Amino acid sequence: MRELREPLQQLAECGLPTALEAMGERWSFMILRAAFNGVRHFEEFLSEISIARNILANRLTRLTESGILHRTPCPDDRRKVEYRLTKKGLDLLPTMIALRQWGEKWGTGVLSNPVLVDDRDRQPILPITIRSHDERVLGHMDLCWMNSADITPISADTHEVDDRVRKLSAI
Amino acid sequence: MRELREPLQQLAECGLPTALEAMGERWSFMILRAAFNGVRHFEEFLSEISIARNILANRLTRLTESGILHRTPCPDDRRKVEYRLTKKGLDLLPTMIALRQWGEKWGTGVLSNPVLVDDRDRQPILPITIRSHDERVLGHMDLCWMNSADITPISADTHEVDDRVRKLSAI
DNA sequence: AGTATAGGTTTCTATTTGCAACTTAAATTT
DNA sequence: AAATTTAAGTTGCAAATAGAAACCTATACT
Repeated sequence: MRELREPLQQLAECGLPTALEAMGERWSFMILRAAFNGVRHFEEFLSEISIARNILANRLTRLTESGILHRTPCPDDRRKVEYRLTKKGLDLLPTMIALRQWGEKWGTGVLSNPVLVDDRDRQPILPITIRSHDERVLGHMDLCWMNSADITPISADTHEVDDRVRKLSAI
Repeated sequence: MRELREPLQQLAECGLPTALEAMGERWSFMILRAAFNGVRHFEEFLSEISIARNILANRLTRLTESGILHRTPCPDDRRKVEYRLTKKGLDLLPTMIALRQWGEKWGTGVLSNPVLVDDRDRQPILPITIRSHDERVLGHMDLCWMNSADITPISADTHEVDDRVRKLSAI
């Protein structure tokens, strides 16, 4: 079997530890899911997730500190506070959906309802996949590590793919 | 702003809690990353990750129990044990890469080297994205929830996309 | 036979989780 | 205006989990 082996000394220097520092604690992903579902207030999170008050307070503070949520006192009701996803937080959606799809695929209960669909044509989204620059779906044996200095750049405007990506990161 | 609001009673019934039960503990993703990098033995994990022995033993047991790793005693050296990713474990690669890309994008140190490339043409992979059935890249405001009973099926063989997906899940 | 290695387990301490009660400020009801 | 309710926390304390260090057992090497 082909090996996807990353240079080992540099194992520590990838984005994963950074990501886990922000999202690796218990409940973080559940809070994120609630936030994606439009949950905005403390008591709302509390009734949605079976989490203890103090833990929720702690997590919301941490998520706010790491720039995933933004905390604003409500102008209309000054007891209330609004927690909203930032751009950084919204950018976790592919990760969350990938994790969720994995859970649905491999979990015990196979029922997945309701289902996430494209609003435009009402068809379910595809499973999240890894794609080559020209959009082919890649498996783990199609991947390898390369020094970024050694990569031959492809001019961007000959590939409409790059436009899509650019568009995406501008959401 | 458009709302992506999932029916709230059913919030608990998605794949996320299942996924988090298997992968939500501290170190699980780091162990997974090491496994994807070809790490197979206890002492190898130990020197690769800064984790305590007892915790590593515990996590390897848990990951084995949840079917993400497979534990085999080595035939050649009977002191050794091999931990290998199962199909279920390998299937976490998109999630891990999505998480990692997020960490790279939003983390402090911007240097991402080495870089994951497609082995075939040596070009970096694309950012992980959410795609519609016809492969358009979707943002979070393009999504909504639907009852799976209400979805009009599209016949699979008119869409070569489905072939790609089928191929992928057969890895 | 003696030493080293692999993969654990045990013991003990420190940190984190979680429950329940309390607090404080603002809004709502009476 | 006073009493009650709501929102968003905090505090105190018990239980569970993480982590460091020493110990253990079977196999392999010299």
